Amino acid sequence: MQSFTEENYLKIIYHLSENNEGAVQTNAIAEKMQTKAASVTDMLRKLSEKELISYKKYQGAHLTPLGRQTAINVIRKHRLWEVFLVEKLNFKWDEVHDIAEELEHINSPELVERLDEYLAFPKNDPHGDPIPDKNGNFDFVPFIKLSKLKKDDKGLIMGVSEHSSAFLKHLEKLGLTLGKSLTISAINDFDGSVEIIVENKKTSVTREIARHILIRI
Amino acid sequence: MQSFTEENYLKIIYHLSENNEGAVQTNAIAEKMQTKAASVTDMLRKLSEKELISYKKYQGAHLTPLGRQTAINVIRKHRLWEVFLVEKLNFKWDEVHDIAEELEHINSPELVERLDEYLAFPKNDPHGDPIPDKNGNFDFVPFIKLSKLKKDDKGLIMGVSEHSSAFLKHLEKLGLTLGKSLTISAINDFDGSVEIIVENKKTSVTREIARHILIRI
DNA sequence: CTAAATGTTTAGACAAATCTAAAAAAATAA
DNA sequence: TTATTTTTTTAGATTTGTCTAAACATTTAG
Repeated sequence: MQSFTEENYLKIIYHLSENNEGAVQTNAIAEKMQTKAASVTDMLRKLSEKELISYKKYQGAHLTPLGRQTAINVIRKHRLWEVFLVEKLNFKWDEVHDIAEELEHINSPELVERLDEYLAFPKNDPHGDPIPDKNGNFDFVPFIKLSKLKKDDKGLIMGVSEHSSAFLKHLEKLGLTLGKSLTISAINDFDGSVEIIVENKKTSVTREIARHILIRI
Repeated sequence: MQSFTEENYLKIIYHLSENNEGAVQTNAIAEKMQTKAASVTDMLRKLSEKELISYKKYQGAHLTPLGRQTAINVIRKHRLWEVFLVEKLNFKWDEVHDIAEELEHINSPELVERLDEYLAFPKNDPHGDPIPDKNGNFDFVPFIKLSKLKKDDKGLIMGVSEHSSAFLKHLEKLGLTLGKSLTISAINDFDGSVEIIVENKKTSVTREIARHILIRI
């Protein structure tokens, strides 16, 4: 079994390799782990010895199938616990991330399966992220970033790619929550900010925020 | 905030001082923590520096009010999670201890309060142990050990003082579960074993087992 | 009340995860 | 392509919780 720290490294390597396909760099991991590159190097060597990643000096890291499986299991637990916190304990979507960061390391396969069943096998967490099934398979639904839409495009808010409380509270205030349908009324050439109509109300988000809102057309 | 290890030490010191009132001895802690006396000495010094216990060399340990508070909070979480596992996820009473040992260290006061509310503020865990409220107060219900009863005494099973799966499964098989009422039909002078009638069926337990069954007359 | 047994602490060491400072490799730019 | 910058690794140290072996303190028994 892995330590919490090892699991966190694997999770971060997984997320970093989701976007850009190549090897995951030491510095990128260091930034996400809020630690120093030197510490990352030590850990990469250790994870490599345990055959959870493949790693060659100066070449960055790749998850092995075993490492990938481990990472996905942690992500599965994280997202299931988030659903539990929101659906059963009435937390808001901006309050659950940190608690789930702790709960994701609880090590009991039986608990995870029963929790999944208790929650009626949810497909997505409160931020729209897909929850892998017990075999690690995602039910992938394609989406595009709000920042890619053009004027007059319509879409449905499917998820967010940023989980900070500040960001989520902001969206909530603007009425931009999961499942809402929206129309792009204008795009500001100057700064890329996006004008949106949601439930007949006009609102506006910066380009940076638009990049973190995921849409199904 | 304390580490998991520190919390476990505090919890064990609390339990050991529940029974015998005096100072808690190094060796006793070592046995419960499955570690060596030398390690315990190191930890006692550390807990003492943090003012969670009072400790003088060769004199054993006492919890300070702060240490006691911390221990009770861990116990509160442990027992609430056990209720959750049994009531909501349909685990059996002999399956929940180890999982709760992990969950008890999740650090979110808000989570504990919401869980408590979700479970309708239970007063006892699945083994009959009282759950302290958020201020650390126990709703104490007096009980006596089954091993103290005499022939023809009647009582209600209120709890157990041993949480191992093997022990609980054994009780289950004999029909000796929480809330059952029983009558002592005989006590064997030779080995102290106790003959019991539960739901019109006669059964028998050893003295050692009887010591761990808690009864309200 | 001394001697033996029991209980506890000290000394020194180790593994995990981290750090700083400095060296080395790779990437980028002139 | 050489020089500069960026990235990564190494070396050596620190903290936490643990260990063994040996010393020391306390309790118990004769």
